[in-house]
Amino acid sequence: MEYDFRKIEANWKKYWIDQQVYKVSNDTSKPKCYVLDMFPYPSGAGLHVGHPLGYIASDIYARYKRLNGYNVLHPMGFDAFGLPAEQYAIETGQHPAVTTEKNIARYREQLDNIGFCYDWSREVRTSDPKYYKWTQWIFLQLFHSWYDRKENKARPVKDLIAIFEKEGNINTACPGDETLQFDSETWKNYSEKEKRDSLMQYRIAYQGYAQVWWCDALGTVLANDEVVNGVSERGGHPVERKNMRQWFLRITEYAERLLTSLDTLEWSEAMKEMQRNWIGKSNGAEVMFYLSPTLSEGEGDVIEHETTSFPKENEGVPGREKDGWNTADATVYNSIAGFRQDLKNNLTKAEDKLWQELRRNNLGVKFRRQHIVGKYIADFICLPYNLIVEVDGKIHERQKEEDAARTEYLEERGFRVIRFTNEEVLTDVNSVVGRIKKILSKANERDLANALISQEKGDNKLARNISLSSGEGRGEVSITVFTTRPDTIFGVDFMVLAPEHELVDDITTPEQKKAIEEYKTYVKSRSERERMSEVKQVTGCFTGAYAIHPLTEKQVPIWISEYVLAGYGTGTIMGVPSGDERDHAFAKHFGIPITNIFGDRYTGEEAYSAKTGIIENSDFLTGMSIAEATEAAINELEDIGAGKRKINYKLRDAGFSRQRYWGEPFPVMYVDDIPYGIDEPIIHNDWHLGHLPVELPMVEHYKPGPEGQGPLANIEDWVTTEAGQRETNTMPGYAGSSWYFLRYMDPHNDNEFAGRKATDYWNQVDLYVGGTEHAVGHLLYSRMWTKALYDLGQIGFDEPFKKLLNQGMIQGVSQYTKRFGINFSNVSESRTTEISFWGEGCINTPVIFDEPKVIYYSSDLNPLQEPVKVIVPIEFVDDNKLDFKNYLQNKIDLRDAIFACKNGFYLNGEYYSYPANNNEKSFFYTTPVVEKMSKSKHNVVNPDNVVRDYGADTFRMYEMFLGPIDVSKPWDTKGIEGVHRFLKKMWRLYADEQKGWIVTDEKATDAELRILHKTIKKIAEDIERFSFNTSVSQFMICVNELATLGCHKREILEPLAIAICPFAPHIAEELWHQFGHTESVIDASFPKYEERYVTENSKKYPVAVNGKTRIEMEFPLDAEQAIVEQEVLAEETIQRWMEGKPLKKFIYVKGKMINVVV
RNA sequence: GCCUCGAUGGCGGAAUUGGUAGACGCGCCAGACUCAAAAUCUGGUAUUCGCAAGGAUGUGCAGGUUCGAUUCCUGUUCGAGGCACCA
Repeated sequence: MEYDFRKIEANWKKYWIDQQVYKVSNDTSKPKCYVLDMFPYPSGAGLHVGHPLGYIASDIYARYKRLNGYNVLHPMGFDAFGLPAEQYAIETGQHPAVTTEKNIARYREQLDNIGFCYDWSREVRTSDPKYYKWTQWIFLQLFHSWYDRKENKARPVKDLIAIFEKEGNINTACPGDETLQFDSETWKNYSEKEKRDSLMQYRIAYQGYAQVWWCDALGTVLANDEVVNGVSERGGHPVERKNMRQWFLRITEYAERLLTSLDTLEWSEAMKEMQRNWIGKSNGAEVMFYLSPTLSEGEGDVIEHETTSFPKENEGVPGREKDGWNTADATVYNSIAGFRQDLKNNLTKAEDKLWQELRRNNLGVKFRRQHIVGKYIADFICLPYNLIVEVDGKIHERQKEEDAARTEYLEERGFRVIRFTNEEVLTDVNSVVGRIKKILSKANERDLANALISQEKGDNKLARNISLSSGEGRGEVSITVFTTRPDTIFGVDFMVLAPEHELVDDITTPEQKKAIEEYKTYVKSRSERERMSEVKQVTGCFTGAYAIHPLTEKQVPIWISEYVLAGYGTGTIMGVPSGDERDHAFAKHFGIPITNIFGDRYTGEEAYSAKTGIIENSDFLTGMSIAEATEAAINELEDIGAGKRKINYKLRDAGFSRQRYWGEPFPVMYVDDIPYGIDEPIIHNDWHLGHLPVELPMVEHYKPGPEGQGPLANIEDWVTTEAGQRETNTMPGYAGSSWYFLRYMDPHNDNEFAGRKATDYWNQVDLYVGGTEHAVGHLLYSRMWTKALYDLGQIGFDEPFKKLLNQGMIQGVSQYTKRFGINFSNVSESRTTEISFWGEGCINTPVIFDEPKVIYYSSDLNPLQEPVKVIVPIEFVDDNKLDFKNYLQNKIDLRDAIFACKNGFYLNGEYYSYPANNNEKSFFYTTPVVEKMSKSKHNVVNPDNVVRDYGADTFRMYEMFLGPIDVSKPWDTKGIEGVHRFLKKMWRLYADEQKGWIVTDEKATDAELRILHKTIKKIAEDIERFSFNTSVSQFMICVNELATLGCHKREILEPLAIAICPFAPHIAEELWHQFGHTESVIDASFPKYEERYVTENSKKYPVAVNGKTRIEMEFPLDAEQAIVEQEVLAEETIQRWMEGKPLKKFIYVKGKMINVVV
């Protein structure tokens, strides 16, 4: 009776299916345990040995929990929508549904081969209409929801409409557009389009704009993956960033909750840290930099260096010319209009105080506030007297000269400007009003005459006639930056806008327009990754505009550069070269003078970016620590109204549209270009279009639609319906995977995404197993969906995955060799080939061939010329030696190639010695390289072959034995022998080849019980802490010891069979039934650990002198220090090592060790 | 570039809380059984000095804390995963 694993495994696999052993019920009194694997994308390549690693781990855990009395949900399914299937369809014309079905069947077969305890009756596939019906339904819930920041949860949009009808959005800040403000009247008067547009700014699933990779040649949008080295992967066409209307999920509203509830999860710290960093909460300040007024010649920082910089060849764009400029640009008017309303609604304290004094003809004359003059906005203006009153921060104290020049300029045009600081207004408003009155009373004839004319002609005309130069009447157009280092505010030497920033065109001077446009074109070709990573090459372009530093009044040049991204913060940074490395490189490159605010710690060579030390050269911040200075700077900026404290998140809203075919269609239609959910009355009342799912229609081809739309846009009669136009985008890969764990709980429910009873019972996933590559994508999105569903009352928990186990990768070992091509110089003009080689201990022996040859070099040779690396498929290599017989059979064209080795060479598989070398035959070696297992590297090991040769049980245990589950490690099929031998050895404890079943009912000895219970304890502990490799070791130790003891006793072997069931279920099932049981072993109970069999009462202590272990001495476990000390010091070896020196300290750690310090 | 993780014999790895570094397995060497081979079994196997007893060195590299560091701290090198449209 030998261990016939093939028969045993086939037999029990059938039994499990026939008996439905792994079917899980939702109705049970048992405690539940939900063990889930991240579901696979069924690729055409099938599973390789790396894939099942996590599945085996979760299977062990699931079986272990079931043996411990839990009702265990352990399902599997397929993430079946995705780009590769569509790509394959484009190439071969096969429908993705067909290839996906085929791939799934293959995956299923491979998975079944390994003996997992999945309940396949619960399988889900994201591409199944019965499944994506509910993906679409959840999308609609998100579309019909907004995030209430006060209650901190998602709520139905109908609640929001009720609020708007009552009070407008005064108390409900708009997440999509902070400037959006309306009262209830305005709301009621809005058109349908205006209402829907406003609501869109609140919805959790909403439409906005995002940049995508656009490939003109292919006429399609490309995924990041499809863009390689700045060109399309297919065809190598140029690509550029293009702004497109897209669906988004407003995950940013969940940022704080996603962050704080991480603390409730049992995930690895590394994983949580990655999510924290992704969310990227930072405390800092928003600082406003006002645009500078006109610079006359010589004003401001003179830029002596280049003003634009592209990588390499694009140098030499003309620089800024140094005379005055005038941006009488219509776009500025538009910018102002919005600001004006803003300013009116957000008067500073000082402005408000003064306004109370000036309003309602209090001074006997009418004042207007936030009035547009020329292109700019005056705080207060008295038109009859042509008097402008400005209230600003104390910055004006430091800018008297400029103000004087400006006053003169205005006076020439009939205006008088009077300025007050916030402080003046706030502390003594009466004196301010007094001064205004005085000026009014002194108004001369000319003023009055002008005023009268103005009034006749009307305000508008006045505003047009009196044209101020760009930038004057400052306090109007400002640029807001977010900074985490407000303490470095005095070190600001320049500002950088993202090239996409909306103000760039407005502020660029005519002279710089061309350079800026060219630079923006360049940036369009750059990926965000490239823009962030390239640190050596500084690029950028000067806009010609300047901003005014809010505290120093210094003119700060405004640049654009690719290293500032539009989506981060405000898309603008303040450049502090002495404190930030990138800013430093930027300033150095463009010759921008650097202000040192760190004293000696800034050397001029490198930025001082450490967050310790004292701030210097910074006005009132000088001498403060960074923390103090940060506080003081924010306080000051808030006081003068130039900034405010701000929490910023790096997290961005999640793009949710793909211009693709193979994904979930959106349950959305456009009526008059307004998007509606198909569950809304306007769509379904008159028509029969309100039903989910919106099925993915068949298409004739997978080519893109017009203007970058997805293939669905080509199906005219699908897109156009009685009610409206269908959305032609599809959902991204993560749509289906964001909630699939809920569907497993109730997979056949046609009325709900999952019944509440089921979701309440199964609740959170107790153990979720998957790779770290999902750290921030899938795991963050499914957390958000869970929270949204929880907020809307659909489920009773707001975190999906309680415990997370990350599995590492199993890498492949690729084999490479080195080759010289025919065109190399070692082919002489007489068309001969000369082999010369240089290797350790070799003689350089030229061999001449009468025709050109391709030459391959064994890895122990070092050819002089740089050879080409060539992959050799691993099936042709054994122990790093090339197997010529097989290799040449498959590579017929290489039969004429030379394979040079140390002492000779191979030609068509035949070995020839070099004339001068009479040494023994040498091998042709390849070079092993550990890297990702993939088809393209020809290093894939198929689990089917391993299972065929060694059995599923061996395969499972070997995968676990390779090393810790969470670490990447290379696969080596050779090592599997050891595990296989172990199973055979264990089998021999139970059965003998000749004698058959040899288990006896004899009483077990203490030694046998000790090793059994030690093993039970270790296995249980190891499974709980997911240390499966050490479990396998312990089984080996146990079996080795039992074999040595000659143990064949049921008392020992029956529990052992149960204990190994999670790891090797087939052999466990076979042994269990051999014992006479008729139920499956999975319904047995995991053996109970009994301490009494294991306890020992003495220990061999390592005894060290000065930390170096010298001998071992045995003491009872409860030995007192005094006795131990006495005995140890009396020991001869210890005496010798003490060398007669006096005892300094005696360290005795009970149960651990003893150390004698002299 | 940024974030996260990792590095221990020829190889995969063990050492769970700072307490005998190298468990267990592979490979290799030697032996038993056999006509022989396979299978199985036994012993050895970090490096180095030594016949041995025994000693010295040793956990990527450089420092530090400690009676004691693979484990904690600082710096550094190399490798892996992620960086928002691969899944």
